[in-house]
Amino acid sequence: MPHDAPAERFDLERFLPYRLDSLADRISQALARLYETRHDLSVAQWRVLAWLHHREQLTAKQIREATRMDKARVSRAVQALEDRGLIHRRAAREDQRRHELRLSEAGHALLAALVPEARAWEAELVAPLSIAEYRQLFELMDRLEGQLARLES
Amino acid sequence: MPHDAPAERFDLERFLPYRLDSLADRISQALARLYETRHDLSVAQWRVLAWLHHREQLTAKQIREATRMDKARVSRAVQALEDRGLIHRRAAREDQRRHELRLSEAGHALLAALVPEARAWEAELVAPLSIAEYRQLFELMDRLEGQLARLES
DNA sequence: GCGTAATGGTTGCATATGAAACCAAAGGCG
DNA sequence: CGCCTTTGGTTTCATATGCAACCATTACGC
Repeated sequence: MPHDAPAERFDLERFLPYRLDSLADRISQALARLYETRHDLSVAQWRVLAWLHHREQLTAKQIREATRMDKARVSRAVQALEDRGLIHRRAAREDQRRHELRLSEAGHALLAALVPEARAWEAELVAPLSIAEYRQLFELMDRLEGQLARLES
Repeated sequence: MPHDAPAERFDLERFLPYRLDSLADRISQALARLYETRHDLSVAQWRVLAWLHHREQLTAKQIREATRMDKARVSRAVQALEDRGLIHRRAAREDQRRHELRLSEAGHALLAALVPEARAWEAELVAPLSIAEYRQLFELMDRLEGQLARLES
């Protein structure tokens, strides 16, 4: 028998990074189908819209920071949304480099439909968790993000 | 003021799919840097190796099922690993379509180095969680996966 | 104020990925 | 047995994405 037993076997299923990634992937894809097929939105586009819905007015940079998406990805999403008339973009008075983004009327209307859909979908997903467990999950994720930030610095 | 207040504001940060995805992404990327820069492995390749380490012998299909990766992605990862001599591939006796995959000596050697690294990295990440919390996290993920499976069918 | 550096954003390019077409081997089924 | 279907796996093609180069504007040093 070859020397194939490095002490302890390694189970990917119990390896947090893998497990988390595969769960997130599955969820993200399932949800993506929802906005892609029903509203022709990519994930990046949906994120931009959701942030604008939440924060009213933002620049591309702020969105980039909030979502940790690549500059280019944000830029393309913004462009597509503007082309579709879902957002308005206008150069900032004080700094012509920055562009202030906000939802258009059409954008607001779309979100008025989309947000409840997304919420309902999430509710179904987390149905098997109690409120306390749901909160705990977020709490744990918060802690992991904190640690991640620490490790990265 | 435009009709911009659809009852309740929507906070992406507290939307599970988004939150989970962005956390998983960050973790996955950080870890990916580890095997990419130190061992020149892609995530897909790492997963194939890890599964072979865990299960000894598998076909591409089994890996695909286990990891839920695309056929093509698995195929390419396998090919790259074979080219590098990290795995052996051989047609199955009873069914020439299937190819049985197993780690080569070099593959075992690589994993002997890689697995402890991965474990150590994970340990650092979850350092702020207690054992109980760590278990609970997996438990919650298990439940969510179960629900996901139910929703998809 | 003017030349250089920094910054917000866009574009070009190389790569990764998923869907679908495809290929070869096995399984029905007449 | 032949035909048609199914299945494991590969390849092709279109698209998405990240990085880096780039452009325009603002900030800084002198």
